[in-house]
Amino acid sequence: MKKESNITIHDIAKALGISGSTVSRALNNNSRISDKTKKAVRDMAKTLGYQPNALASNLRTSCTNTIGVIIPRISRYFFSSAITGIEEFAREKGFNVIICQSNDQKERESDCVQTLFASRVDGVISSVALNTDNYDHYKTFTNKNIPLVFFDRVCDELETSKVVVDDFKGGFLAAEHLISKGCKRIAHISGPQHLNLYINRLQGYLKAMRKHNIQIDKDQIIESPLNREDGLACAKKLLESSNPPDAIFAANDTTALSIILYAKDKGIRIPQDLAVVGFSNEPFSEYLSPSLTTIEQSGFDVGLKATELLLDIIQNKTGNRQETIVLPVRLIERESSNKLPN
Amino acid sequence: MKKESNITIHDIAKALGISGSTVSRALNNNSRISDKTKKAVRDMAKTLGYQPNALASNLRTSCTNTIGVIIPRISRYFFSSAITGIEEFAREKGFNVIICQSNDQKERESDCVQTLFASRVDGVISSVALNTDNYDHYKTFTNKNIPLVFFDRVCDELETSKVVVDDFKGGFLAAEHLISKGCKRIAHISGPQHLNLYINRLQGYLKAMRKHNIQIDKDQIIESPLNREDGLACAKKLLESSNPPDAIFAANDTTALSIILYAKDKGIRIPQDLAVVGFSNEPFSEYLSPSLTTIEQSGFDVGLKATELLLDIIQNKTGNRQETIVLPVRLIERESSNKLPN
DNA sequence: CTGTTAGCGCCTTCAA
DNA sequence: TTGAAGGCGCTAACAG
Repeated sequence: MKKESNITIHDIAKALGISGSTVSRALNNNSRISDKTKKAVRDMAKTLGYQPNALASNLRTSCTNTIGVIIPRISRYFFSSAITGIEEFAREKGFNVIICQSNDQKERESDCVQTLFASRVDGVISSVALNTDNYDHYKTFTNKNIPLVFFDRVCDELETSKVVVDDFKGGFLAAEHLISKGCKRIAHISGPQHLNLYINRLQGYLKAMRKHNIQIDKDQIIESPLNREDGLACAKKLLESSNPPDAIFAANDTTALSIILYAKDKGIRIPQDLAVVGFSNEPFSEYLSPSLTTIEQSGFDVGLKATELLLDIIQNKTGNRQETIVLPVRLIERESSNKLPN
Repeated sequence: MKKESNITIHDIAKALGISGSTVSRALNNNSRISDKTKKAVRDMAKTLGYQPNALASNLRTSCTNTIGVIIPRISRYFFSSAITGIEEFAREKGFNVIICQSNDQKERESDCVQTLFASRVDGVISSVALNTDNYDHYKTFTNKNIPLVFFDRVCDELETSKVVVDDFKGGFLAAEHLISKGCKRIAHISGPQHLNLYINRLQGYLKAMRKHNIQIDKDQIIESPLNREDGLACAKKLLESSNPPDAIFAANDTTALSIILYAKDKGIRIPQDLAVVGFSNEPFSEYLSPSLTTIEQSGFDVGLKATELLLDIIQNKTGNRQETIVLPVRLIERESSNKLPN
């Protein structure tokens, strides 16, 4: 369906008796155009209801003014709020955003890369799928010099910029919080160890344990795919063992919730709070468990920062393509946190 | 940042000793090109690693192959799953998607309209903000013949296609479910009455009440903005009255949760289940309240259907621009639904 | 400071 | 069934 013709810069030019290039330059705020002309052009553009045709401009400049985003799933709050941050910043700078979901599967992540590449995006922001263990597909971008920024779940193999939250500190705070409550036997359910994210949370936990001279029991540290099923399995294993932990620090929200659910279902009391990283933004968290202590990280901030970094690279404001930005985390202790999680 | 030059149809043409137009037609599967030539062109395209330049094509055809989406907030599960459905269908058909969030505010909704219009989208899918009470800003699209499809929260003033779920039946099922549990005094917290969605749920409720000869008490029907604060206020009003209801049917998830939270906090027993519409997809619902009965509606299906409809209109497969599609709902009764909601 | 000219890559008449 | 030519709207040299 073809649309009716629109006003172009030439219509403005004709109306003003000047040339198209002058109009173009005026509209782009080129320094070589007099202020008087600029004003005249802008006024005329407004009265004629001119809408710039990005398509033509993009074709000419071979920039799409579009960035691509690859995330595991948009339905997770952390990622949807990251999208909000990305969209907001990008739109303000005149960029559009294409979103692709990997569903946490490497295969689909590859498809996303192809899709975005074919769309000729000017740059890409990505958070890798849980089971992505090699990053060759991303070379489609790096080979063609398309800027790439990772966030949250980052890739160290590729030389790109990254935006992460302070997972080490998050792990540390979570563990120390439990220790301060008097817990000695603190289990940690960690995530896939090829992701820095989970390595760092684990290291933070270990540091807190060591700092307070608490013996670390390797049986209390479990590597999990962090899904619901495995969360329930971990809960069963830990809570029904002959020597159950005082507290559990789960490395993500799904796992923490699975544990709470399991415990509730079986009528098992968890003596202290569960700590969980990366969950406090979840809008239902206080419904879920008013006593759950969480580590706050803002998806919005992460998305915003990643976009800022990416656009800087795209616009060549910075030559440095390997910056790593670490955003702060904060422990959120809910009221009545001595109650049984419910 | 300009990118290095790419392979064009002329490179293919040169390699094959034919003209650019033939290549273009072959690639677009034009019927006037012999199968042999088509195959040769496709093969050569593959060997040369040709990537079509959508920009140029779009400029020429003045179609952007992009659709715009306006939703209240992406972080709500219903909408993020709708987005997933929209993206999936659109991408498969070669369309890109631009997402704009209104934050449930009419002002921002207007901005979204402008943004999408400036992006020259080929069509728009929208679910209106809660406080949108007039639809003039949407005329930006209809005036220019840009196809528009509403979903879930639809607008009746404008002559457009719509995709909704069967809210009437949802309301009916919810109320009848509570009646079947022996409840007589069933409160209903309804939403803004300028939205069909909530009118229909209310009507369904009323029909069920009448069918079972249950007296309708107007004090038990409350119109609410359906946010958390008002949910708590409604809970207080209903549950602490001298004659509290047997059960409450809340018209959305947030309100139902607020009520559960309030009741739990105050130690008030709600004699029967709470019914809630439009919530069963929420991934945490079973954590929140294993005994909550919900009305299932699939955001994914709604998004998919809306996109299908929109693309049909864009591609002129159908002249009918006022179709209304009603998708089915289903009541989901959780196990142990006689327990106190917790 | 402004105008002229020549494309960006593709599609689409028109002619063969 | 194919080719030639022109132009979508804009920008970026190159000239003034």
